[in-house]
Amino acid sequence: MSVRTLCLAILNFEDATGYEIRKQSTEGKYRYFFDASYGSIYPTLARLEAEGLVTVREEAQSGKPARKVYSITPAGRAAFIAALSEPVARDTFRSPFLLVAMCADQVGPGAVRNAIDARLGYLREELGLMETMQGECPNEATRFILDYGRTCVAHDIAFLESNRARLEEIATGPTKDLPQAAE
Amino acid sequence: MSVRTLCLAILNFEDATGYEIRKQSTEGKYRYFFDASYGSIYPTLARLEAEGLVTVREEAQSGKPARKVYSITPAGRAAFIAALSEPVARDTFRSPFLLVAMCADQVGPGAVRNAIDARLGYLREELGLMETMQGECPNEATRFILDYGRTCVAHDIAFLESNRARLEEIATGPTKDLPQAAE
DNA sequence: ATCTTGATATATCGGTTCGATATATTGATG
DNA sequence: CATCAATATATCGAACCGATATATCAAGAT
Repeated sequence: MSVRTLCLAILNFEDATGYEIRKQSTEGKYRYFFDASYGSIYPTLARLEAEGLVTVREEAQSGKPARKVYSITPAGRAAFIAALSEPVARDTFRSPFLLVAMCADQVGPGAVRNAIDARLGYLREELGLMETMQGECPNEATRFILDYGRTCVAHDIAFLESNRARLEEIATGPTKDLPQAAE
Repeated sequence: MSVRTLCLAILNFEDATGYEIRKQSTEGKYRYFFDASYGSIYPTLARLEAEGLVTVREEAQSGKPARKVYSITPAGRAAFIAALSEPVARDTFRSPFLLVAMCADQVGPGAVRNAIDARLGYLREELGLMETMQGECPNEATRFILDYGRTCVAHDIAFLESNRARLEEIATGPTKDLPQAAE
């Protein structure tokens, strides 16, 4: 799934600047399943324009730098729908946390505990954001995605809370005869 | 999280070729949280060797091309542990399926149904693989990861089975007065 | 016999993307 | 004053992707 398709998706809903596209992919409803950097968005928009799939107009605004607002063309809409109608690729997922978990015995208990706490921290924050966004959600498709995500994150949190001790024990090492030093 | 760290992780467990590292990242225990392409693995190994973090020896073998077996150095081990002890980055996740879901009303019911079926297909397959791998799993950390993944995938499947109708309805459009054509 | 396929292996290409950074403008804060 | 944040555009070098190429052999199909 490419940044190209994401840009077309966002522009298909409404005109946007590169900055707004980036903002939506990190803070808006797209954030749950995509993220794209400036380094990819701007070159992608330039290519889409060169191919006639989007047009751009410049808007001056007082107090801020000028904006370049991108609009999708009919050819762009067609390309977007075509892209969506292809067989759907699998999700991609990478988890530095799980790499730490796999190597827990080498990392040590402190770092593992920190990693678990940090993870729970951002998962809880995410859950809160999802619940907030859902409260103001006008659109059934977005609601579906938020439900999906919310229940997954809630599950994630529950698993971690129930099982963190296992991981911490691996990180600490086999049961020792000596009492643990006071921390 | 980089392919670099993944290569060091795999080599920290045991010597491996580029081909084996790729195999482990797509089929072995690392597959649940990382995937890396040949296009990144080979250049990464070359860089790691140039930096003295791994060494390579060539092994002839009859009936097959010669292998280049990589081993981690003590400096490589230290770099690996250091990398793991950094603050852990968040998971990254991309889902073409969820983009299709968000645009369901434009994609149409056939494509949405296909996407759901395909997704359920590979999730079920994944679940089966996890259960198999867990049955033969000697290592507690790996068992933790498989439990984590298994329960997430099971949840994913359950959600999709319970809620697919919602998505299909969005894709079909608002309730129509006309009866649906027979398919 | 030949051809195709699959497995084990190494490797690279052009294109895309990342993460960091630069620049510009303004307003708010220390 | 300097710093930070927000709104904006843009680019760099490095990393990575997806596809492909090459090599060797064995097994199966024609």
